[in-house]
Amino acid sequence: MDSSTPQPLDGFLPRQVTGAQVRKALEHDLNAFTDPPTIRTARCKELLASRRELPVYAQMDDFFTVFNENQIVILVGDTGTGKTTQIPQFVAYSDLAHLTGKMIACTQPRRVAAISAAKRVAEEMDVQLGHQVGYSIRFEDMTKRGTTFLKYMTDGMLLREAMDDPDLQRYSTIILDEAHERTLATDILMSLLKALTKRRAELKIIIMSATLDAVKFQKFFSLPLGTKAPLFEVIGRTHPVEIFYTQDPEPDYVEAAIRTVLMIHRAELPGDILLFLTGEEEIEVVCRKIELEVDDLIKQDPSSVGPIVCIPLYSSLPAKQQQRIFDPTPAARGPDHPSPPGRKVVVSTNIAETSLTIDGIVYVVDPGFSKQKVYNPRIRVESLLVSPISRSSAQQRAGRAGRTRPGKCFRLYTERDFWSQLEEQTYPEILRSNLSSTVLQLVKLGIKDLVRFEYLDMPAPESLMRALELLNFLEAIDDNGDLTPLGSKIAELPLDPQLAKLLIVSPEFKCSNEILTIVSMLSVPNIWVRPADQKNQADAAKALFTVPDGDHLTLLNVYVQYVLNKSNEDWPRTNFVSGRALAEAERVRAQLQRLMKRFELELISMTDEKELHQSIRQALVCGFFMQVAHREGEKGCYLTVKDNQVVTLHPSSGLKANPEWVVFNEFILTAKPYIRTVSEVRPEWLLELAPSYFDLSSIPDGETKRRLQSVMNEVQQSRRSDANREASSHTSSSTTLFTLDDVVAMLTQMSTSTPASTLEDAIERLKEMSTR
DNA sequence: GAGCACTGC
Repeated sequence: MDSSTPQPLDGFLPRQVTGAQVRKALEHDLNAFTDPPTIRTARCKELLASRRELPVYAQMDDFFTVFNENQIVILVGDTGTGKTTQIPQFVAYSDLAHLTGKMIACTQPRRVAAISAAKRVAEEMDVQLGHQVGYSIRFEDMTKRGTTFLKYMTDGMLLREAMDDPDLQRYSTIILDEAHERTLATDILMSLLKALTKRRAELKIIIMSATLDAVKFQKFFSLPLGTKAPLFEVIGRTHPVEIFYTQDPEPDYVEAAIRTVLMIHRAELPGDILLFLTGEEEIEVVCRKIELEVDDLIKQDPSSVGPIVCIPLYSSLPAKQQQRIFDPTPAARGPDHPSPPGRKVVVSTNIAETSLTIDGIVYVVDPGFSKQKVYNPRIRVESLLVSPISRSSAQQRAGRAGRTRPGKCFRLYTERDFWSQLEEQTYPEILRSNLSSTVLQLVKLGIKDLVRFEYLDMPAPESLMRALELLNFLEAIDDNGDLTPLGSKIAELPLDPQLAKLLIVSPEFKCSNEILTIVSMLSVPNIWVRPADQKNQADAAKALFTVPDGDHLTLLNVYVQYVLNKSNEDWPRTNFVSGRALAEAERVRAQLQRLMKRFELELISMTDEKELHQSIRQALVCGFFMQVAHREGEKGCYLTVKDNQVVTLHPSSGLKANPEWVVFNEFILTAKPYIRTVSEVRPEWLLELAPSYFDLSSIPDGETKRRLQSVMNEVQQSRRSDANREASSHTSSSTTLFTLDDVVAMLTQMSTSTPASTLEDAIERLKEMSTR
């Protein structure tokens, strides 16, 4: 560098940078972050002008004061403050990570958010995307080793990186964005980072959140002496949104929603409407009803009612139809039959609350409900329940009306209920989920003491217990709670532990190629498409794929056909399968195939179809032996082994007749308890491949046990007559089913260096919570 | 004889 001309970063000292210095560097003709420094483009200067307008820009001086002096900062600011794009850039000037070989990470809960933030910031910094500024998401690493110093990524991706590098040494500052969403990955990262700040004094953390409830984060990240982490607040500048409540509670929110939309259409000034509902069916029905009602109104009084178009929006809708939300608002009728201007109504699930932004929305109708996942660890079932939203969700929804100009939000509940009935925050995901993957990740990270681990919200002990129990049966962790070599591999695979185990054992069954496909198909969203007006055609199309021995085999069949018909773009549509889900399965499969290679798992196929199908079903037992059911009675009823849940085959199953023993992929609770994606298995396989789980002394008395007992007797008889035959087993025979006491004992054993009193406290709390 | 809110690795 020529020492005579001033360089943009002259006088910058790491972590002692001031706002004045940064502003000067930003005005500089040379770009400080390129090597060698490049002349800034006109586009860059233009973008800088709009960056200066962002609320967060005005608070740059204060930000640096707080950031320089603290290891952890909680930053609160609503959407539209520019925090996601600007704060990481500010940090870049402070960390000077481009000179130290470290990186700044900024996590997002969703892939698209990580990509779009990285794109925007690369443009603002006048660098090529994927060079100095990049992103990293599941199927795409847009970073360059040694060059990238600002990396946007999904929260799950950072969590995965932590498994290889628990101290996250490559980062100088880690920013967790959208922390208020409390995704499982962000929650775990917050716990890990809190512990990490003690090991790495120079690591800085910024927790960015959009809501009222930053105090919880402040307390969580308080120092040992009780000093709270500093709160930095950015005052947003979105347009005002006027909130209206109903005078009385609405008995039927669907009917009230329709009425409100019609009222807006007739009485309010032009502007599009966003209505939040809970699910696909509800949305389709309401769209049709609104359009019919408006047709009626127009017939009655054509001159005072404008045309309306309803656009449904939910995630399983094909991309092309999702794009309709960007269609222009319909124009007024005329000139022969003049009418008021037209209106667009988007009827959407929660997808429009966070994932998709629709410009031009002026009116929001919020009935106050959404479908939320709930987990019942007792019967190990996750289900979706229509539940009241939280106040922070309601605030988020209302905000969607003020993106382009002042708007209005109609809440279909009373103000009193808003304050007294709604929770302040949505229940965090960690309290509503099956934790088997998460617990395994924690064990892999070296966190053995799951009770003393500091969670923002401690999960239900029974959820932890269920997770440990499953992992132990899968032999991912041993009886001491230590990770086994198998468990280490399972943790490395981006799959549910059962699916990972299935994939790992598959070469032993000589069908790993097919299991790889099935596992990929099971880890993407539903591939079957069944439009309301073409149910029969869809069912007929599905019947052509059906393999009578098992739904897992049907999935394999669909994938094989999909690949064979790759050249035909229309194939998914004409066969009533989701092209998007199949493409996703293809990507998952490719990723898993690379991992199999790394683990030296052979890719093996079988030629004899009959043998192949049998091997696949046997392999399934190795991963899913805890999800086996036995036929009970005559009318398609099954009883799950051990849990003794009465379940029925889901009507979507293509299984022929009703086999006596089945393995199922999921247990869902909708109209009835159903088991879905089901394959026939033989009882001998259960006893042979999962002897510890099917240990008869652990199975409650009943028909299931009697049948297993008689199969066992037959097997033993034939064994006695064949002296050479050794009992083979894929799972150790020493494990036993846990009781809660066992798990408490196990957790106790795990925490070796804990003072007795605190641990006892922890266990006491654990017992207390589990008996509630 | 029915349904799948939404993400993420």
